Amino acid sequence: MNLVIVESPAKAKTINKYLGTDFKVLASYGHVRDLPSKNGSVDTEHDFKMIWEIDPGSKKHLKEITDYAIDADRIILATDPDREGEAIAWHLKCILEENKKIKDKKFERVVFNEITKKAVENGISNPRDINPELVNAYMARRALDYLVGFNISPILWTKLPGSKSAGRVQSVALRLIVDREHDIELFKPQEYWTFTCIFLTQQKKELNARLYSFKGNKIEKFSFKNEQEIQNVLEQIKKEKFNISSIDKKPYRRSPYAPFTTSTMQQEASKKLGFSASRTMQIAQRLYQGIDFEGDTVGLITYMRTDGTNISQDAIKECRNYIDKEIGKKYLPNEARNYSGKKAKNAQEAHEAIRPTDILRTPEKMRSILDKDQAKLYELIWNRTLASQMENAEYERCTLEILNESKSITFRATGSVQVFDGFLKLYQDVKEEDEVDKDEENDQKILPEVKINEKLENPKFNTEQHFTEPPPRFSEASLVKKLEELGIGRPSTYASIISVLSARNYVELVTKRFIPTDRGKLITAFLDKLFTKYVDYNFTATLEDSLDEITTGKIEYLKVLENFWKEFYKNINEVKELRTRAVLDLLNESLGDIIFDKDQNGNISKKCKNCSDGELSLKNPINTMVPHLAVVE
DNA sequence: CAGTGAGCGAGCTTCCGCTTGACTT
Repeated sequence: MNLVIVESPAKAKTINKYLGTDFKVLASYGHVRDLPSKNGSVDTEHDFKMIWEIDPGSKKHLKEITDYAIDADRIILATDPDREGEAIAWHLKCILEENKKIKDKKFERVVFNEITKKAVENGISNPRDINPELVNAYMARRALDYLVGFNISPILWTKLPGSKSAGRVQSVALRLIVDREHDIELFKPQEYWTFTCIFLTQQKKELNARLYSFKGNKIEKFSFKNEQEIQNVLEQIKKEKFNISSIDKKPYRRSPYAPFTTSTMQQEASKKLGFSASRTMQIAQRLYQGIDFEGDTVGLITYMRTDGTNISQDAIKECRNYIDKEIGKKYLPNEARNYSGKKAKNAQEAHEAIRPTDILRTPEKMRSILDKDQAKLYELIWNRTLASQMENAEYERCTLEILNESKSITFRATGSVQVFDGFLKLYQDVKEEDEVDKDEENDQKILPEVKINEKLENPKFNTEQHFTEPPPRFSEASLVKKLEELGIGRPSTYASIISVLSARNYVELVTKRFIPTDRGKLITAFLDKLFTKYVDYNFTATLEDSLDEITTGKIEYLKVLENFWKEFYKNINEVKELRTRAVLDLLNESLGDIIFDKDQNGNISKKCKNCSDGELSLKNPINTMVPHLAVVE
């Protein structure tokens, strides 16, 4: 008998089917041991030696694995093909080798790049050893996260009492939200004016155009900053006569989106279905684990925690067949589309994109066995997957140029017409309110038929006042998108990052937008001032570069940790020595309008610089945080 | 004498990433 160990039990079940009765496939259920949540788990004095502790919940899984391993001919570690997967394989090997009956057995490391019969059999017949560089990169990542979190958090407890935690990921996520709020507070709306005109064509049809250039100057967003400026121009244009000077028609096309990753699925489920990130993940988990169906439990989708955008060749073939037969030949591109080149920052691509396990299980067929929300998410995934293999959508964009007689004034009208819907037949865009592009809105209309040199009559000029708008607060979807862009967090953690920030009372979700609490602002100001390097948006990306160097053998992992610790340790001690007064002064520099002060009695209060009588400008009353602050020192 | 309350001190909190399943609504 051969023992195969993977991470997920649902995957174990599938692989067992592929491999037959000579193999027993068991799941580790993720990581099996970790650093204990207490001081001293990483010994910075002695080569960052780490203490590992078996998770209580993992004991029974490890017991089963051990029992089978004792009798196994081959022990195959088939955890995920990424850094954490390699680490789990290494942990398992260490734990199993502690057993005398297993100690001398050979361990084989195997990876599957997709879960199909062929890929699994191929993996099993190409075993290798555990990659020590990859495990070392994990060690560095793990130790650094522990050291950052378990050193900064206690400083917050004493310097900003009532604050709970800081960390490489959560503190930067918080900072994004706080910085955005700061931008909104400082935002000054800017006035600008737009100049448009409705002409009448010879066939008495209305033609909407906008002023494009005036006496050699191209008109841009801020060309007219006030009414006076635009009135001057209006006076000069009023008496002019206009005709069509050029007609330009150009085709353009749009390609479909890549199939879902965790991040894009969370974003789209939020926009289209209104699901929170955690709800999306819960539902996807059910679809992945399988629903009772035709007397069997079948997983309906592939693994839902992934940063990969490629899908298996078999699945592509099925999609192309389906498009050809059910949707129409003209929707099938000549070549299969390949998305493996479009890699997100720090993506590990250990799994395929999220797709239906069988494209023939259409949303219609599945509806009867799924609940409402499951059916909605399944349909979204099914459509996105199929659309990703469909033909481009095609448009024709028409641009009309309109000139006065002396050719010194140009208007332009643009319109675009969809010639072929292509992938949009299955999958359309929904934009969040802050993503809507106003120019694009203007662009969607169909233009009336005109001829070159045609005279335009009866112009109705229209000047309109506008103000620029502040940047929007982050939603769950836009925060996840931003985190992914910065390479911060992983598919398995996006949803939990959001819940940590809320649980710690650092942010509030109001009408689906994140607003930082006073505490959140205070913590960010504190970290930004005193731990600048570690809450930099690029800290994780820089760390990942070092981890890559460990993986490729260019640098020792201990060297990376030493370099980090030398500087960080100094930083920690400097901050510990700061008195409350110094901390308050520093914070006031970066908190904008809100200042913290201490009176003769040592009470700390919160005031607004620009309000008379120190009146508070904040919506929240002086809350628990400020009295707590008073006990510092 | 019994019951109340001010004041003090001790002990606790925490990271990220990989899994699911047991909770509640």
